[in-house]
Amino acid sequence: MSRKYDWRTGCDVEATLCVLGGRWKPVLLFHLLDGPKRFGELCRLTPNATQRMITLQLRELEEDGVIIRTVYPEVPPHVDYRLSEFGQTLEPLLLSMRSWGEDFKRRQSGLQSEIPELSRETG
Amino acid sequence: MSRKYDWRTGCDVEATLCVLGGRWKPVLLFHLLDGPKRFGELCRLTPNATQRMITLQLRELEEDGVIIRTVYPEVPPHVDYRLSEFGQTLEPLLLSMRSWGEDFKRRQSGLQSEIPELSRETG
DNA sequence: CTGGATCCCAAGGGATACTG
DNA sequence: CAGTATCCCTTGGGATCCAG
Repeated sequence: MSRKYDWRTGCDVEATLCVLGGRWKPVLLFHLLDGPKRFGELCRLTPNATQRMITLQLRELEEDGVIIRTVYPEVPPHVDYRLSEFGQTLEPLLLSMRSWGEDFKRRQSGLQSEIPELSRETG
Repeated sequence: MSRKYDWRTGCDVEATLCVLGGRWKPVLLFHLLDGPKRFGELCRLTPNATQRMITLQLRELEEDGVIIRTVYPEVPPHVDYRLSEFGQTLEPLLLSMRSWGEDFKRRQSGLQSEIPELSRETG
């Protein structure tokens, strides 16, 4: 459980943030929606996060029972992460986040071409 | 725009976190779903956050065009916050967060009564 | 009533190097 | 491959006081 939020006294949204309220948690969980992923895959899928942060966030998600970490006793090491049954209940929420993000990106791209001051930043 | 996430290079979920990725942002926005609220109301509705944090988060949401701050030139001061048209597109997502939080709270309460080690914490 | 200003500590989080 | 460990800077965020 994230120690930052109190699901007892807060509103329902705050309760959700107990679990989802980490820097990279929604992103990692989203990537796990389409099946188990290895550590390296998650790193490649989340290039803006450092390896260290990915590790830490995965640990917390595991503690909270949202994901399951499986170690295969092989050489070289093989570990994968998958959503627990509990974690899968987050799917509608995560898809909703993706959906809004899609629209948001379109909006931002639109704004960029409309506002010279912003698009000039790249030129 | 929150400087912590990069909506350009990140996945769609990460784009959403550009806007929603603040400590209290989802909670504040959720409370604004049922109409404009004054500063004091938001403070009372979000007792786990300090006045300072509420101010800061509201400022960022305003910068991002998600909410609109209206100052009524009265004495004593009267300010209210409401969702912009853009901000209202977050409604499904916020409702989804509330819904999941409800279930989560029920689950936690259930676990507490089932696991002596946890419920003993309050005794 | 609605904040702003300041102080200050804890936590977040990046870079890098190392390891079974 | 899948992490740990360490260093160190930045940000978050609480407490408190001040103000129009």
